Amino acid sequence: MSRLDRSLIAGLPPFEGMAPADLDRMLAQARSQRIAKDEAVFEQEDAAHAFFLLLDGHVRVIKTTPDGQQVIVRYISPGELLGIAHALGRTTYPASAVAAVDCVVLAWPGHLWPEFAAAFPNFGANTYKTVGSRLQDTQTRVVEMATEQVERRVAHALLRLIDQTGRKTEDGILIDFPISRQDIAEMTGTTLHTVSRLLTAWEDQGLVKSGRQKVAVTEPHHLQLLAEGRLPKS
Amino acid sequence: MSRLDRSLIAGLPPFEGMAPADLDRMLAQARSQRIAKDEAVFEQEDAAHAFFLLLDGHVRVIKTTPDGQQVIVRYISPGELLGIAHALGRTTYPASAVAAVDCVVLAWPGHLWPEFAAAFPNFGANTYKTVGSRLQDTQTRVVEMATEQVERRVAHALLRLIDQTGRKTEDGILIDFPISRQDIAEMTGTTLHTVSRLLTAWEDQGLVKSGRQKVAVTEPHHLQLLAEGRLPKS
DNA sequence: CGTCCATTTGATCAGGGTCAAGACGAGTGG
DNA sequence: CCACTCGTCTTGACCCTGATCAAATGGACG
Repeated sequence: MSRLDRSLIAGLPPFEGMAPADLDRMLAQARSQRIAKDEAVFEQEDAAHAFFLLLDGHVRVIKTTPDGQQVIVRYISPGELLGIAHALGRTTYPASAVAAVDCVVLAWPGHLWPEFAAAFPNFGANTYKTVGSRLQDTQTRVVEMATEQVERRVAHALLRLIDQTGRKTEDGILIDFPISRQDIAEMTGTTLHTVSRLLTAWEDQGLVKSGRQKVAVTEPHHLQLLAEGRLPKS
Repeated sequence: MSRLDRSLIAGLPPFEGMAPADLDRMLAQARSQRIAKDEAVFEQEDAAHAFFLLLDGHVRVIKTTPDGQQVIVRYISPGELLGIAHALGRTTYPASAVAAVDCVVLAWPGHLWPEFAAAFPNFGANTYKTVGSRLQDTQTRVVEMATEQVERRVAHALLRLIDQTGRKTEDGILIDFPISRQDIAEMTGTTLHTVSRLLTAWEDQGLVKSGRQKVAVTEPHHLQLLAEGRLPKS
């Protein structure tokens, strides 16, 4: 097994402010792992045996209800932590994480969490900051779900995605991984049918360009207006 | 100004595992404050000049959208922290907090947060645990909003409230502070009209007893079934 | 070339929001 | 003590958003 180089993680937000020697010490305990598209990094309800850093790819975090409905909690981008149940005082994962594309992650045994938090206070603080901002995001989402109707919610979801993972192309800003109508529906609490209708309507207005598992936003500003609900309904 | 006694906070979850001397040291920096019903503890968007512990009463945490719609994020019970924006790396409050009844809080200047977290690691850890469990709760709420229809959401909301603040009375388990139909609507993303209709329907079935700014659940188990959606629709 | 998904699109319909009006109570001031 | 007012709650009527049901189309891939 090859040694993991410090440059893999130096400069990533979770490790900000850490001494190089400490990075090495953390890496010495990590295992790098490849996750094929559509494979799970971890599963809801499983014992939280590890926590992860996404090095490359994109991961969908999904909650499944007792009756089988799914909700996409968030997408994880490279450089972000996931599966940090231990940091929340949990012993079990509250959601599943599935690779949206082929991914590479670093995995640390979960029982190391307390040691790490104590030995590398910056790492601990960075993690808690992450948890805090995820709480913010999630509360914002509750407000959206409670007050906005579907069109605005879907617009907001797309804007967040291009903000988080957008890549400039000739078609506009493309969401950088395969995403289906169903996925967008599961992010916004609607159905794939409604998402499909919205996207075709927006495509007719020249706001987006979309295809099979692919969405690009050509007029982000216009979409923003729509998301904020201050737009004359043509 | 009278000295604050250690017994005020000893035994409360945020201070678990702290040495008595440290409790005293924290209390020496605290100011106790009375908040009248309907007064704000702090306001959304204001600079986070302090963080608080609720000693007595009940506080509503509210987010207001740009167009004036309100969403109740959570209710705070005695012994819980609130306004911990600093712990999340924020300099401004993300929501407002309003006293649902006359309240007593302890307030600490916000700039003390980093000192406290460093000097009293148990306090820091307890706080982060709180943040973590609030993240859990909020995500659960997103799932509910995305997958359940109004009746089940309202049922869930009532169950959480009686669980958190229920007091046994002859009418059943009473929510221990004045709560209007409008409030329940703002917790569940619906309208006071729909809440009213649901409550009268449930009252007819003998599940709840409600009045002006008052709700008591007489058949929690039945309501639970309803919340979980496995109930023959009469 | 055939199969499997993702997507589109139409038709229907109901949950629950909106609009409107009143009833009920609690507190206030005369 | 009573009349009045204001805020909460109830209830009916209507209608719209978006879910559901159904079917067809179109790529992608083996």
